[in-house]
Amino acid sequence: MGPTTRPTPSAGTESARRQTPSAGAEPATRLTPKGAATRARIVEAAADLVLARGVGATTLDDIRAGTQTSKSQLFHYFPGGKTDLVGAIASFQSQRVLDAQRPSLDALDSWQAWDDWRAAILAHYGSQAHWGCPIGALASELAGSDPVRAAEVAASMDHWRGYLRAGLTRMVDAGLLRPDADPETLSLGTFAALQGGLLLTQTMESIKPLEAALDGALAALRARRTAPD
Amino acid sequence: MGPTTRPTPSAGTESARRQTPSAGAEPATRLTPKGAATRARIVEAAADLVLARGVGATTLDDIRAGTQTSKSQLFHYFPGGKTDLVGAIASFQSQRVLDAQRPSLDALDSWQAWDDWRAAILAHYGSQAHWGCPIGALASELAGSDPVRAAEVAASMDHWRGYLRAGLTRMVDAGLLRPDADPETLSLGTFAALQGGLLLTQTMESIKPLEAALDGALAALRARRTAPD
DNA sequence: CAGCCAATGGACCGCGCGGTCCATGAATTG
DNA sequence: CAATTCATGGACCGCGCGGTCCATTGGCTG
Repeated sequence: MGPTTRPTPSAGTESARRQTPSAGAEPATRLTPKGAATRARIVEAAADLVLARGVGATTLDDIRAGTQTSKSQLFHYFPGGKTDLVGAIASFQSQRVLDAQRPSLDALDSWQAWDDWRAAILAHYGSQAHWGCPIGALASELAGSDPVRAAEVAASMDHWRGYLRAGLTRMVDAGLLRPDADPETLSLGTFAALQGGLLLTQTMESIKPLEAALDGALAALRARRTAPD
Repeated sequence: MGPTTRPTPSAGTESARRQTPSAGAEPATRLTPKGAATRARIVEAAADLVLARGVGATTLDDIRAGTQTSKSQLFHYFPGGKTDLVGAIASFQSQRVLDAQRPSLDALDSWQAWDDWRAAILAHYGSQAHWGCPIGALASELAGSDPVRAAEVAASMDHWRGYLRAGLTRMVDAGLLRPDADPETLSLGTFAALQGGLLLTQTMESIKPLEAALDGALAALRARRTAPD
């Protein structure tokens, strides 16, 4: 799963000079900074559209209109068509959702860190216009129609959950969690609560379910703590 | 949201006699037992297809092929077209998923009952061929495209969660949960964990996440118990 | 038997959408 | 100033899909 070249979009107007083709996995056509900016613009806008309406309900014309681009540009930057674009959107959202949890996501080795993480999640999802999980909904929809992309998204979710598991492992090592606590299982439960909270947040159009879900998940973790507080 | 006339499909071949139009809300055309059976067959098969592939990715031709019916029958029994059919599928699935949790769903007023409920959920979702929540995935997909149906599904989910809340209320009344435990919030958290577990169960193609999610949710509940066990 | 109407079959239609193509504009390079 | 190549615009196409229509069948009723 290549991480979708994503230069700072602000670089737009400066004089265009070819960038070295060094890193890219398979850059179908070489991109100038201007091109890269356009591509980034498309991905970002398309991601929002898909987030709001779902993959299947978002047409290429919607995206074209939403980004002030032409049909040919879509296929210029995403030769694989809609599938290709969806892949780019997926990794963009993965990155975005991870960034929103930083830096607490990297710690998660103390009870305070988990509380910070909870706050970061609530702050991020509470602030955006439309509810719903950018990744979970994608995964769910793609599962039944595009197994390849679905696997990519699933891998991305596993990567995400890996941070939780890593934190839990460190909690065990630090003696904050009982030695018999299994980070794998606990991370699954915690992550599931998060995803479920986001799902309900979308259907109920309220942040409440997410709060309740995270509180429940943290309570479940604390139930495995060593000291009685 | 009418509960989709659903007579035992086995009644198919017996001599057809008009059924009284007593109950129906707006039976576009009166149904003979044979017709009702056909309608039920369509809904059930369509529900499975939608569960496996999602609403958007399931075409009417798929359903036609999967039920050995003709296009005209689809519109005969569901005059509103695909939207209409999706509505019928939604209430069918709601009923089915509730039935699978009976009778424990109606109790949930003791710790034993919650354990039974957990077991019933795992048994049901562990047995079916394809993973994923019939209701949650629907709700998520419809949220961005068909607000009307989405609201129906959301209501159905709230109804479902109502059973959890009712049980929790009884737990508080019975002195099994601390008086300050809020059934509304706790039911949200529990339900979110369940939905998240189902979502992960779909993307990871394993029952493990659901187990972990339910265990976590129950641990969170027990953290609010009155007696130290 | 005659009449009626649900049940069924399946050809047909319009259009929205993903995808293709080519022409032109705008940079950069020698 | 060519020559090259990316960037962009937008007409165009084929088809899949939701939806319509009419013809036929078959079972019940009087």
